[in-house]
Amino acid sequence: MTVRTRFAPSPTGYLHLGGARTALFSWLYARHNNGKFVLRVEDTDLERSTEESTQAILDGMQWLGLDYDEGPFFQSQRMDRYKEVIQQLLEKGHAYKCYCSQERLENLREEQRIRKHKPRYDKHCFENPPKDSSAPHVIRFLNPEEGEVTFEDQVRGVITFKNTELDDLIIQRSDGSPTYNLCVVVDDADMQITHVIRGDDHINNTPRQINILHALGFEPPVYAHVPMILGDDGKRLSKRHGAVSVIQYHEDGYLPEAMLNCLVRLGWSHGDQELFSKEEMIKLFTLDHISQSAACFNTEKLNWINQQYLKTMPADYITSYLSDTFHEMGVDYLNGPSLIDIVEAYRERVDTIKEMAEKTRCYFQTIEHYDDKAAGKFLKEPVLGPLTSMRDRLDSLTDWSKENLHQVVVDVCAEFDIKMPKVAQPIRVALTGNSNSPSIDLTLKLMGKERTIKCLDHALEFVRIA
RNA sequence: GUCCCCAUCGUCUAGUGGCCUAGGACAUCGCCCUUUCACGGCGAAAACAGGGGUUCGAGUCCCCUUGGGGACGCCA
Repeated sequence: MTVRTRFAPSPTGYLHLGGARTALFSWLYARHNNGKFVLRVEDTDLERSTEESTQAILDGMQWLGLDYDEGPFFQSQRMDRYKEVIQQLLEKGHAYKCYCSQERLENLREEQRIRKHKPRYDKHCFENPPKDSSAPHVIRFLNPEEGEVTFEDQVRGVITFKNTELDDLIIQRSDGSPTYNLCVVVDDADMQITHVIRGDDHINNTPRQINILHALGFEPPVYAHVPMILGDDGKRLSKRHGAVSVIQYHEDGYLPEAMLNCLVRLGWSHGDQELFSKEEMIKLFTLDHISQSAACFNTEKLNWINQQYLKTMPADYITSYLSDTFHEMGVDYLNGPSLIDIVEAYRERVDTIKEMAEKTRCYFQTIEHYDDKAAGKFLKEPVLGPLTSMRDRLDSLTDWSKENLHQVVVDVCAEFDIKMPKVAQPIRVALTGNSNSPSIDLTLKLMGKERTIKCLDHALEFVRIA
């Protein structure tokens, strides 16, 4: 039997880290087993579902490279099928109409809460079926009263619920629309899903779904409930955590490969290994090394992973991201050194593409102002001599090679009898605006003669005025 | 309140009864490398929530306590 997994988001928001991780696990499991990965959009709640959200989820998955073999299916387009199943349930006595008002239900819950009981429907309409069947009503699933439901969760082990804990849940609203638990069951069965991998907030739904499945004569799939992901602060993911959407990480300059790597290590491990290519993940991923407890997302670790990828991926691949970023920033990146050279010079010095772009825009644009601390330390009067000498020597340099540039720096050091940093640091500030950059000869090389002279003149002017 | 789930360094985790004096990674701190910043190398500090069992032996199995999370919707 081929493995079939699914990712079933509801389009009521963006694809956040938790959703992305769940999608990744489902995708990996399908790919590892040469199975199929199905995408299903659970949009039965028409009030809250939006097309923007659907698109955002699709975009997020595309960015991460989580491709699906079937779908996207939309539950909103399968209404006839759900109605058919509900009718079937009704006819077989597995469901009944309930005419209770929402007010009665609320009072009932309130009362049960006061008596410190678990709020449950009291089967009023099952025990006292009203005569008038044309009045507004919902349809409830008749849950078994006795016995228990047991399933073997692939990550949690055996989980058992007593049927007395479950109540007769609504499967069709008074407006005739089906509800979540019913749709999930019908879809998973129709789509022949063999493994349901989802967040552990669904553990409580599982016994209800299994009961409906049995009433319908279907075999339950295998379940695997993965723990949730918490924010950096250990709290539940929410809007407060800056990056709610995985796409935000794209905008912040992270590579999809790094994001995937970071997500897969949240709740899954393979010994001590930290870095996994997509192919390795697929090869190694199984359900039996998923952890059972929630994990905090750690931005610093993501930064490190991202840098590992920046360091090792082909330069031209990184270049394409860098050019996109420059484009968005309005930087004319064709007017300066080649981006490949920029990437090679900076890939070990930054965590993200965005940071790389910010640190290297000075090679393409005149810098607006110097970093206060750096200028205060290095653009002071004593550097006038060396800097002026540097400027004049460079001005007469015809072959702008790294070797020649190095020699010029060495010569200036000798002329004033000072150490390398004494001349290199002021030049760094003059060229890049702050005191960190690649080796000074490489920095000069990248900057080019024309821009370098301009920068040095500007810096000399700055020192004289200050 | 009821039910369900969870519990190893600050964080992600290894650990499937003896290999654990508890390993790795991020972050932190120190040293080395060095033309600044990084990268890299070396090193330090840092955890089995508590209590009972079971066992020759428990981080690992069982129970209780504590703590955390989730569910209890005509949301998904």
